[in-house]
Amino acid sequence: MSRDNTNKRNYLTSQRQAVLDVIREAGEHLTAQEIFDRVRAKMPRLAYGTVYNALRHLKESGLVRELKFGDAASRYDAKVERHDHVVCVRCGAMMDYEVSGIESLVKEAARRTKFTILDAHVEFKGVCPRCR
Amino acid sequence: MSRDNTNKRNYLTSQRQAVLDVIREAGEHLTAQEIFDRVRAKMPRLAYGTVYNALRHLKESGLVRELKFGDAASRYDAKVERHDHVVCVRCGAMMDYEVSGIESLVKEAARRTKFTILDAHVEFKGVCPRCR
DNA sequence: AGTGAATTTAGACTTAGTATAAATTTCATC
DNA sequence: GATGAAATTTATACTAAGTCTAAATTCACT
Repeated sequence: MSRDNTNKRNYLTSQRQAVLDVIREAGEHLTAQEIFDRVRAKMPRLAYGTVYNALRHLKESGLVRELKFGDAASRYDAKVERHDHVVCVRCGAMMDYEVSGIESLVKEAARRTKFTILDAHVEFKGVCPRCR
Repeated sequence: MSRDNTNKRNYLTSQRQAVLDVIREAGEHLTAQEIFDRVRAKMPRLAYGTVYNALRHLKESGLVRELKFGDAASRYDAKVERHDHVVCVRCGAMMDYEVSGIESLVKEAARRTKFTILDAHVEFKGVCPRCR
């Protein structure tokens, strides 16, 4: 019996597809370790490095977005449109959020700093209703 | 000859003071490693862990602020008031910045998410004038 | 079937940061 | 001044996230 002969060379290998599926199916933002564990449940030979390879590829293809927060490992998100986050400092819960009027903030920052602004991210820290 | 007998127990030991001095004198946001190197130049027996201990203490005392950015190690800032940052994706240069009207963004986030918002940080990514 | 390019695998390695036990320092009291 | 408790520093071992590399595998194409 030959190995699952899904496509290579088209750059969306079975491993990368599996990583993408896991991220899309997750209701939360997973870490690389969590992704590794879940994909590995279906592909026991999966190497740890392959997950990072897949994540880099998927990021470059614009299929996932990497979220970097305070203390912990990067998390990965299938929602690729620009958006912001609210994080609970007690329990760590994280909520997607979108500030209104980001465009004017970006324009003002560009004008005042002379940078070409490519992206903006707002992170609110606070206490969620359940922890309060 | 006894060792430099600066104060302990008042919680601002000579090591912590040295760490704070280095952060205040730096024109940039230093990593723990950079702080360690600079303080160690004056205190050769300084232990790596002591820098982290000092940084934690100084954070808790509100004397320094920890900045966590994308890829790299935490950086430490003697400017403790809330402020934002603009980062160059090419050379890594980082500029302090302050968005206008953060208060209304915070209020809106509190209203819409039901979180008690304690802090907000805006990070712009872009290309600095020199890299462009 | 054979070749070349990209990918996966397995595992070593790097870096940032934490944990711990022993030694040191200080404060407070005698 | 000597003593003892509490906190800190030192030195070092350890953990966790992520990168690197060499060999094996897979695939596209002839």
